[in-house]
Amino acid sequence: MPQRNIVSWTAMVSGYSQSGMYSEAINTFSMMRVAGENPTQFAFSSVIQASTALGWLVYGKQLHCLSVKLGFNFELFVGSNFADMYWKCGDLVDACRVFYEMPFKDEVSWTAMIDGYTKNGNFEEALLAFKKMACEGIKVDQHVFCSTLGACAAVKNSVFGKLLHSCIVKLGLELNIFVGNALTDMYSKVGDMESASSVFRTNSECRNVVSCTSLIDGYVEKDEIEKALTVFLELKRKGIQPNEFTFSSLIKACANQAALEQGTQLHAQVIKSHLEKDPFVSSVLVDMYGKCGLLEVSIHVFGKIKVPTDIAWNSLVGVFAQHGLGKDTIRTFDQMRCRGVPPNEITFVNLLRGCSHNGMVEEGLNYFNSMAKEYGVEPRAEHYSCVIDLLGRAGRLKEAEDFISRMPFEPNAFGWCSYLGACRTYGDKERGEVAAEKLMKLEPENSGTHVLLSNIYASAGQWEDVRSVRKMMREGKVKKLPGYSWVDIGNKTHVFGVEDGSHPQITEIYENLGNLLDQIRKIGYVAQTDSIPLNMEENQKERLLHHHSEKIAIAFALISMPAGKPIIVKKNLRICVDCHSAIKLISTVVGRKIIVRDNCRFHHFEDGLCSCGDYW
DNA sequence: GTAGGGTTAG
Repeated sequence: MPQRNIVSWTAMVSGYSQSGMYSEAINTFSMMRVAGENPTQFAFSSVIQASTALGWLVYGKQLHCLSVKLGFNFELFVGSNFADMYWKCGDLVDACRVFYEMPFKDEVSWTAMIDGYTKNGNFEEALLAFKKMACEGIKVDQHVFCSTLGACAAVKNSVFGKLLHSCIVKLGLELNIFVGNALTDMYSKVGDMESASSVFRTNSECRNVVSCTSLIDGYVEKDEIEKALTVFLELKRKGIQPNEFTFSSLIKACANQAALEQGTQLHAQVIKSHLEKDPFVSSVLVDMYGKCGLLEVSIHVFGKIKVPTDIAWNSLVGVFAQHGLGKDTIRTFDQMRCRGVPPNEITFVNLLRGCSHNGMVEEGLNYFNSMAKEYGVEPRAEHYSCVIDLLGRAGRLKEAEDFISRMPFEPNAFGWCSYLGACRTYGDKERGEVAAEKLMKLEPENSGTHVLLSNIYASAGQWEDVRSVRKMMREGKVKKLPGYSWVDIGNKTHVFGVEDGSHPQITEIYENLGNLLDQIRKIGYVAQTDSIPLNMEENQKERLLHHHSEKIAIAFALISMPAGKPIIVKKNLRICVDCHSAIKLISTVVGRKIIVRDNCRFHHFEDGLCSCGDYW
């Protein structure tokens, strides 16, 4: 072993750290100290980075004490390194302390600060830091813009984002690939797809998988799937490899739209790209198959994941919940815990929904009460809303009311909406009025509120009140969301509205629907006209019910799909009582499995029964 | 005889 001096020790530490051999870097640093050498600031820089990369906060703190003793902590590089380390370990207090104690700060120190704030969720602080930095006359470069744009994207501050964009153009930085990507992402996240696309198009040489994915994700968020797919095709034409981010985003879109055909094709490409083991991709596949109604495939895909992450477990818990399988939801939650995966806030939303869709009120309440105590997950607005839903669906409206009054904050729109829906189901006019009033303030543009309130009045026979609600809707320019159902046959999606006559095969469809209704009448079907809130003639009501979009879609699917294949119908509103009982009987007379996905869950109809057990 | 900061996901 040749004699080492401080120069060669330092070179070794920094060499290991730079090539990602962090433990070796730290070991060498320790050996150097044992050999009696005092570390230089260069060695400090490297070893702090190694410790940051490993997430060793305790060791990092020891380094910090040592650097104070040796007088390095006020050095520009070492100080920035420590601030960065504290941020990346989530130690906000120490990061700020180190930063503000530094006598000299440059653009690198400020970037670490801005990025630290952003990564820890303090977006407004990040923007403030940028302003302070600019006021102090520090040079702003491409790194600073990237981090600051990330903060703008997170708080959807497009005004500030645009301001940054103009600075970027003035400084000639818009062709930097990182800056271009961050700009595309910022515009996508604030929903300004025109600007996102324009940044993306003007910097064509800077286009890469990151900016493509940002753009795709922006379109997916806006439900513009066609445009997202166009960008995807463009990316492939250019020979750019889609990565796990790209697939996650597109498959998520398929899940939301229940586009099984597209989703399956993407799954094949995922396998070809060897990305099926990625935790995000595999989880979103579980979710996609679940949302497309293929429960068995969803479970199968989950089963192939060797070590499921919390994301994958959450997907499976959510899939069972959406399919109304309460016991499976709870069983999956238990398995997750047994495997040592700690549940998070998303797990509890899914778990509580599973309980709620099954009338498992006591179980749900127990889980809610144990969240903070046993699992350290503080309940948020969505969890409180699940409990309101849980009590409301079970008809325990007084308890739901008491629960709301004891909440530490006001329920969100989902909470009031569940409460109002329950008031409608159980005919509670007084409580319903309170909920409707709150909802109209929270979401004045939501037509569902007016419709539910009008239904409550109609059931009570208060036609005068029904008229006044309808007048409110007209005056407030609130339009009722029309109900529609869609069904995929091969590669084509067929959409049907109420009393829809636009389909080319409409005569054939209505004929088949007529036959089906005749057949189910023979085994006891009676139209449930009291669910129609309008003050109209009985035969008119019946006609309206029989032409609900889901009935038309099923009649169409039965004449268009090969025998034996399960029929999957998707609906944008909640399925009505009449359709529910009609479809149960239809599944008997045609001997087929019929799956309906409404806007809150799945119904599997088979042999005259529904998987929801008539509780939904 | 060497060093620090930046972009996409449930």
